Amino acid sequence: MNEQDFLAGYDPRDYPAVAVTVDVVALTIREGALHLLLIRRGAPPYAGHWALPGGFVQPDEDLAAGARRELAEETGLGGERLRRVHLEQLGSYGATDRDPRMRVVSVAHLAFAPDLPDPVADTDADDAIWLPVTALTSRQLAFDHGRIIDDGLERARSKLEYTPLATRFLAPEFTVTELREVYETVWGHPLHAGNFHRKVLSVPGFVESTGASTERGGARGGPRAKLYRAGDARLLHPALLRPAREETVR
Amino acid sequence: MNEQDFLAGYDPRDYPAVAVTVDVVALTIREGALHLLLIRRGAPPYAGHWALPGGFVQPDEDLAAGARRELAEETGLGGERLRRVHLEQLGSYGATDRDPRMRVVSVAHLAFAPDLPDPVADTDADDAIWLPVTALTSRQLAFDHGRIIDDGLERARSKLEYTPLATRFLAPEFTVTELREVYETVWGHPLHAGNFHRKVLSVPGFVESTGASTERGGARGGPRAKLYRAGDARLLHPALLRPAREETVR
DNA sequence: TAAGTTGTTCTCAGATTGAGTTGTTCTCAA
DNA sequence: TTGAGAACAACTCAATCTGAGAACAACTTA
Repeated sequence: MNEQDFLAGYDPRDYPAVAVTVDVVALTIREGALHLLLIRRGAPPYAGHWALPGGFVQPDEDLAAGARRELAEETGLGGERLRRVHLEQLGSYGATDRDPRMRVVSVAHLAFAPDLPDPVADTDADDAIWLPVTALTSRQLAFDHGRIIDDGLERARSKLEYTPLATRFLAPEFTVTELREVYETVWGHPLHAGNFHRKVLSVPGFVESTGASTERGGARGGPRAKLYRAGDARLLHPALLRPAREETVR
Repeated sequence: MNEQDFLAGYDPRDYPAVAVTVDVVALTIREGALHLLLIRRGAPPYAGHWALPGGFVQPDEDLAAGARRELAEETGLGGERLRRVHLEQLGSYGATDRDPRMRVVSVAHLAFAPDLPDPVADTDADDAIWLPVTALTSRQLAFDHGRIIDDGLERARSKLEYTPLATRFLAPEFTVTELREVYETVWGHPLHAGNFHRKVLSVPGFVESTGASTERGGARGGPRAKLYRAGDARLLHPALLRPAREETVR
């Protein structure tokens, strides 16, 4: 059956039985390490494994709304705090055998959040927790969530290059050093502080000065840093390219 | 209901009724213009409008397989020719009201094809046709397909920057000038021939020489051009950046 | 007060880019 | 057969961007 037939009118019971869920790869930075929001599964299949927060798309909500709702439910976040979280669609996963019980197509989303309080085991009985991404092996993950997380991480790394979304990991006001640490954490590379500083200030619309400075210098000394907020650019021109992986060598 | 509940076991009739389709934004270049594969709708809703080729995901196929099947059905393509077409997932569209009759989530895909013969009105009665993308207004398009096409075009333009996928619009062997014309057509900008030549040959793995040259010079004169085939790079390092839109100049 | 740390700015060599030029090989038409 | 125009490929050169390091002042803790 093709779309033409489908659209020409049909019995609603006529189409193949597929369930649609949304899953969320929610990232944040805690103590200098990239963390991921996960839920411990209690029941089979994959009991005891970690899974992404997610669930059915409701009849009255679109995909993005479903993802935002799932995120709100698991983090206990709402209002302004939730609105500051960046959320975008990552991709859909629909392998026929990805759920042992029935055909499920999951629309995965990717979220960038500033450091948030620990999720409270709230309305639901599942315990959600922020886990460092380095602490994960794909054997500990339910379904194809290991693959989804890998895709999300790669997307996140790439998005930092050509969008100003790194600021979404930070509070509304931040220093250039804090911004650099976001890049270093997500990319897993140290960056040259001076060059990074020059670049960030030279890309139009990336950050704008608040005029203020931090109250104190760094924990181990140094001058007070100037404060910035996110600018109005949606795209970085020119981009901040990550160091090429050395594939040319050997 | 969240995923936890869902996965804990449930009645298959329990989940919200959603249909999943795949749609394909198939692009090719004909006579120096970017063309798009579209199908003329015969029946309401949107009778007489253009729609993307697409249809239900079948129980035994994953999303990419469904998209490739739809593409094959509408182009009459198969075997090696079909395998050379680049196909990737574009994104999912699930607004609650995007189909007036029921909830449909469509997983859109993006395809890059070399110039193909005109589709034959084949197994199905719908007439598929390659249309220049410039000849479209979104009023002539069914559902949210105008939006999907816009997203596909933007993705295509951006993919040419950092991947070697421009070669997928060409025959297995091509000249640097043909490759440049792909970029010019998709980006809608003339490019500096000399600089483009230098850049393409300097990016590792983008193209490799076949050693051969074209049989004849250009239609209006000029020497025979050297022939190249696609190299083994999956990503271009450094990228071929498109000229910045002049937003600074306003 | 001394020693160490850090934010910010500067310098400078090397690479990359944009724009134009040159030389040569080819087609077409007179 | 030849002249005119076209276009591939290689080149030059100035402007810009990048990577790496250094300088220096403003802060911290001991």
